[in-house]
Amino acid sequence: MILIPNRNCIFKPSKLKAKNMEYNFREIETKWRQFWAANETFKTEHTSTKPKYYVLDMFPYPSGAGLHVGHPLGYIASDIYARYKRLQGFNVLHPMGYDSFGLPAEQYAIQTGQHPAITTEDNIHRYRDQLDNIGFSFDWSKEVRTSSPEYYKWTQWIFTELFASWFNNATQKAEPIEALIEKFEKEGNSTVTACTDFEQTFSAEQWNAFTSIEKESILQEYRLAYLADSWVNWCPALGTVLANDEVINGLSERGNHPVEQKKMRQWSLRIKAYGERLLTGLEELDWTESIKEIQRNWIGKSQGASVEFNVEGSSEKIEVFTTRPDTIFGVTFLVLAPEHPLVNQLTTEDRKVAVAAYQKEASLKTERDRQANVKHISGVNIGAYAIHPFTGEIVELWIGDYVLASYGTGAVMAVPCGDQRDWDFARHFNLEIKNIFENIDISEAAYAEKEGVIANSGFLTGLPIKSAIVKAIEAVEEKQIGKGKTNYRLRDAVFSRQRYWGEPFPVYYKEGLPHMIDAQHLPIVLPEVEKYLPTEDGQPPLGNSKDWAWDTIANKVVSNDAIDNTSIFPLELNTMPGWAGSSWYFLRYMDASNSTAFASKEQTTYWNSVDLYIGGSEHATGHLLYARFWTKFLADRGYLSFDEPFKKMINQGMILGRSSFVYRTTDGKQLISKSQKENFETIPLHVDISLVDNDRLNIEAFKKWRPEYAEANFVIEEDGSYLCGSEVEKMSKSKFNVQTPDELVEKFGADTLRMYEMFLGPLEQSKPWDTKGINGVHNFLRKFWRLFHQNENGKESIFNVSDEEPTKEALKTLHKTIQKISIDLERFSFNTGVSNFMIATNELTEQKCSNRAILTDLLVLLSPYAPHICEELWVQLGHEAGTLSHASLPICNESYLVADTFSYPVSFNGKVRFKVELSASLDSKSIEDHVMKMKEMEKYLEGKTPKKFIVVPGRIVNVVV
RNA sequence: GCCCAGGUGGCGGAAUUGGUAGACGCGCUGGAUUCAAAAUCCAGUUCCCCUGGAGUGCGGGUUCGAUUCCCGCCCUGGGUACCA
Repeated sequence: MILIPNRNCIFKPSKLKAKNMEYNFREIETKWRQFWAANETFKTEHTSTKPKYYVLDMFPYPSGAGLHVGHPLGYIASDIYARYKRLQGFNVLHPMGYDSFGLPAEQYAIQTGQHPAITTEDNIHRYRDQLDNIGFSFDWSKEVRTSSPEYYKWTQWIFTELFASWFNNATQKAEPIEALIEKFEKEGNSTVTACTDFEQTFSAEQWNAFTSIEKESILQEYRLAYLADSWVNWCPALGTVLANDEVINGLSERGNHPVEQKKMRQWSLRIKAYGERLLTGLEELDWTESIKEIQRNWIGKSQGASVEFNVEGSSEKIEVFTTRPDTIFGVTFLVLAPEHPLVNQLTTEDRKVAVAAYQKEASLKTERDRQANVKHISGVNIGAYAIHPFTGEIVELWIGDYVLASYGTGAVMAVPCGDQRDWDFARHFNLEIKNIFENIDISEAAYAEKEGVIANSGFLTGLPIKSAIVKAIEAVEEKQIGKGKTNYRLRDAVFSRQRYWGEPFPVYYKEGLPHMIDAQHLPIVLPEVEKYLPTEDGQPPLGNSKDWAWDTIANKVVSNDAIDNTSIFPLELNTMPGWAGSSWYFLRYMDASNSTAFASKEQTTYWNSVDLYIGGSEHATGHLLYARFWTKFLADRGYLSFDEPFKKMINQGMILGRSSFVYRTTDGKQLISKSQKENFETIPLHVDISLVDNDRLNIEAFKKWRPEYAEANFVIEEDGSYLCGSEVEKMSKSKFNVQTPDELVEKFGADTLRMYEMFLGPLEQSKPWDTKGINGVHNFLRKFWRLFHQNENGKESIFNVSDEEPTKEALKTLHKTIQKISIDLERFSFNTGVSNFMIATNELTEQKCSNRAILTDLLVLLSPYAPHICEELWVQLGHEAGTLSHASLPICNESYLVADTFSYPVSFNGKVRFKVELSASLDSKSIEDHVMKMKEMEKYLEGKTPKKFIVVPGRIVNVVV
């Protein structure tokens, strides 16, 4: 391949040739990007005799800010891995797409009137350009966008399937709702073990006598997608509900707005049904322990018992959940959540005012207030009494906001001696603290350990705690006042959002009941609206659409004016949450253009679960849980042959930005250099990092950037420069510390950027972005290039490789590198991979090696890291047809690595004193003999005889004196 | 509070099963080349009271030998929380 002469050099012909063969990364990279696109080099074969490998990245939300240097970190790692897998002969699926529904585009639309589809399209183009610039080997023919109707058609379809399913606890599987209806018709619901909160029983006769409305409202209690009045996180500022994982410390994840509790009729998904499988499924996954632990905590399985307490003078019973049934004799009072349904009924007349006041106070508190006041103890006695099921004693009933209505049964049996919160509560209100632990002092704090012996507890007295738990559950079950029970912290996921830019529900309402639109009529396309805000009467934005009704005869969306509630009905106004589309996108990639199914069973069976998933750990309780849930559901219903989506996952660390500051005096007139700032009263101001080089401010550029300081007085350093301060923070536009990959690609090239991002440190570690080392990586690539281009007379560089037999030492360098790179790859240790390439290049440069065989192998080995330069050199080596993307990875021949001699460090009491070069084949005894005769021994033995002589062959010699 | 990850030179970091601590790169210092600069090349660079000694957050322990294993603390980052 002959390069096009550099036009800039036309007038300097003497230098033309030399310049020609320099590492001109701009020309090389542009050329190969075009080559790959034109030849569809990375298009994945659908059928192949090769083994499959699926490498997935978390697809980005295309925001207006574009990619910053943190985004590509994971993408580069996965791209390197995908390229290696291709070289190893795998049929690799390595796709990319966009999570293109979401809040920012909608908020931008509210502010500007710009349709979110247009903003999103623009942003996607920008992202695509940026991604292309880095030279990723994505198969773009499989791109997905969650906001495209061809895609969300299937998101809607999955929702209708969830609606049409229930969870059978007996089989631990989702099953079709028809099977449940059939059971109801024949046997009623008493034999059904389903995941539901519905507790009434009905016979077949009763079922068959129900009206269709009654039937449907019962079925809602079983469906995996159901409408229910539930407590939701309502964010007034965003005007929408949020899922638990979208609320952080009582504030919305997006925008940090306060979130309150509100009861609303919303779609929910019964993820709770999968609690146990989501938990046990973690065991087989190759994920980090920390992310598994986060999911375990989120699912929050706790085992214990439910126990019923009778209420004195009432037929009502209070059910409590406890993990410590063994402490039942320690109960001295019960505490109910203020919202507990029995509170109003049981409260005695004299307590009504106080209870109502407390309830009101509790309801007004936001989640955040409640969390902020954790140490504050409050509660009210409601006047009524419960009866202890074993002692028959009466125990007081209280309400307190430390008991949550939404967890367990909304009521607890208080055991102050065994639970610190109960202890605190008892102390605060002067309630009895009964000690039921043998030889344990509970005068200062509760005893919560599960070690010890129970005392003062009737039939439990004398039992160790662990057996007392078992015995207590038996007793409770025998008395028929409770049973052993497992509780999960995991809540069903609220699936409605009061937003515009999301998937519309394929749902219309007839007589107040939801009906699904048949799959053959999907997608239900998002309607056009005039404005993206809620309607004046508080309906979600889709309420602004004039054409949002479903014609059940024509099977199409029609004008609202046509609604007659006989054949034309109103459509659902909510849209689906952001995580709907991202819960199954990895399946769509397998068969992205399928128009008859979300993906064919043939393709999903071939590709199976993702072999390697790289992405951030911030999705642990959101996306990663929901995606597992949907995968299990689709597997249960027979659409997939596997039920875990991501076999192995690596979580890349966050790249932080390094912000720069100038120090402005409080009067705003002077700007003080860092070392002088202690002498003034100053405020630090973020300054754009492009104006700062090595902490030194470009004062002229700064004046142009901030004209208000053009006249300011700069207090500078002795050397005349202005020194900025710095801090490591999250990258953000407002902190002026965003580094885009584009400028680095422009300055150093994509290959340098790729290798530098990998060289920064271990992939999983968070680290500040710092470009000061990028020269080192760039120089490495130039040095690598020079291996192929001999520098003659110090002036001309021409392509020049030798065809001689490779030397022994060059072979050793090559094969050592092959071995190390493959070990690094298995460990996902990309940073040491880069350094091993540097070592190889340094050694071959030293050896003056320009051997074709050596360099060809090294080139293939390096190509996943730095694909552009390697493609170019590959062609120069004579592979005229181009591309080494599907070449074979060289294999390590260990016979080249065997060394004849080894330089033994000789240490005394563990301290290395000198070295000796010995034959590698010597045995321990010969080594000892040889070392003992050495003249250096005299000095370190100081006339003594060694107590011990340790030889580790091939490692070390240690003399104990 | 509880759970998880981590703490190594001026900096980013390396050290696969306990076996030469500081690979590789940055930065810095000196030198070569150059009219000069860039680039490139060569040498040096953990610290100190320097023929020696200390040293992988701190204090102990096991071992011939510990960044690596054990015990107790400190600090940083992440997760989570009146979850009964």
